Amino acid sequence: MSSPSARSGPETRGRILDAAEALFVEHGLDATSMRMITTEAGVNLAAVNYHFGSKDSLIHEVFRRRLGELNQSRLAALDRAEQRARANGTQIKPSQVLEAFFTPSLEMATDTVHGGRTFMQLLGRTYTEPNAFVRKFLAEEYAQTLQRFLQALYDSLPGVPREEILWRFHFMMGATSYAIAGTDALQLFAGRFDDEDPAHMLPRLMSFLLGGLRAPLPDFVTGAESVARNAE
Amino acid sequence: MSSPSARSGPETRGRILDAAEALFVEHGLDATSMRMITTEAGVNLAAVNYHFGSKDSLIHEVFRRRLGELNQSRLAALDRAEQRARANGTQIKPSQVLEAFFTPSLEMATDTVHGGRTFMQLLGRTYTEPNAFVRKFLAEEYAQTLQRFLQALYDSLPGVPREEILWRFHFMMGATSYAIAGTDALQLFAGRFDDEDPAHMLPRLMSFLLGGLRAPLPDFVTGAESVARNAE
DNA sequence: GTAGAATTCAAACGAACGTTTGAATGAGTA
DNA sequence: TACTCATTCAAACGTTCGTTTGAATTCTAC
Repeated sequence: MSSPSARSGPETRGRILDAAEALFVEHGLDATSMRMITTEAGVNLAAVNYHFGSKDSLIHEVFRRRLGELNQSRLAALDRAEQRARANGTQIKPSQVLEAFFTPSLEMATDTVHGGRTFMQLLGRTYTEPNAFVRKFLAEEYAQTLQRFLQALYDSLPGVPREEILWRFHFMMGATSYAIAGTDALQLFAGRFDDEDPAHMLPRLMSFLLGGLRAPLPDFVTGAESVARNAE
Repeated sequence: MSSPSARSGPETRGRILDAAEALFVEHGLDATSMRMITTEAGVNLAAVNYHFGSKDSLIHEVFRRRLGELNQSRLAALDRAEQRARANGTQIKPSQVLEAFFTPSLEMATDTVHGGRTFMQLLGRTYTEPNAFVRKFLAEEYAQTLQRFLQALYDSLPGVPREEILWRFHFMMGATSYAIAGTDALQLFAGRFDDEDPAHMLPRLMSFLLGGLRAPLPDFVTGAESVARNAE
């Protein structure tokens, strides 16, 4: 579509952000030029530097405006789960921690109206972004949230070595990023899926992730004896 | 290190490939310029175009030389596993299929001597590469291998819908790419891991992947009844 | 040792990049 | 109407990009 009509207005900033978001997904950060962005947004070339200062600052803002919202949803969900557990006098379950973390991602990825899906695809791709500047502010943006969730996972799996929980959380983020970045990430699976309904991805992914978390620890950790069966 | 001495010789091609591989991992494909590559390799700027024709062709060759070898290892491992099963008159197990696919990746990722580790990090990052040209030849390079392995997985899990197997294989590739691309992919986990011994990653990852594959199917698939417990 | 092919080299090419400039435009206030 | 301030605009800036050129050099074979 892309309607480069609509003579400006004060929504120039937002139009630039939306256009940049979409183009970043399609071509990557580097391969998306200022001219592509301003043409798609229907604004003057100089508008980006006027409103954001630089291309790097624009990139930062594209991520910031959505990531703040996403991580707040995650933390709120974790708060609710912990409160519920405390009210019942029970320990929070690993599955509840994972759901609090990954459900908001998938919900945002399902939202095709407000551009959430576009952004989550972008975010999924950006987890492996080599650009040092991008990696830095993404790490900062995630730091507190990740800290909270790892602690919650540790608490919910008292018998399992933290090192192993960390590794599995790492694997889970990989599976999720990949799943969200698109079934056609590599075109390897293009055309093979019959059911790409995003609403079905959440239960599919959660089931897979929980299975991975519950799996017996490798032999060299346990001394050939499985002890990590206390997950739910 | 990087020794830009050694007055050329016929190994100019190889030096360029190695330098490009390392720089692609560090900065990404776009952000790595011809001048960076030729400087690192200690060759003249024009050497890339002379030996490879263009930057795109160089990129293609960087992937081709290692990917062929990797997929041949995978197929050979699958052949051996199927032969063994046929000799015993048994069906091949899902775990054996997965091991045949993912073990060669991890082995290559562990090889720090011949640059295998560098390449696998690059490959992990490239699964989400937006560059259409790169995606195209990677898909071609993978097509046959993926076909064989998916069929083997289908055969080893006769009771499970193919759609679900496909999704889980997708998730598994995500977890693996992410794991290999580096524990510091996002610097999110930087400094948190005590044990980054690559030799320990394989059992950790295989355990996680098998757990995910074995997990009960989501309710909307089974009608709230689990049927996917036949994995090993 | 000399012809001829293969390779390396310094220099330059046009194109595209992110950014800056200074004038034109518009709305809000006195 | 005149002034102000924010925004938009066309044009140009200097830099870096991938690639090409043609001469210099090295290697190979007779």
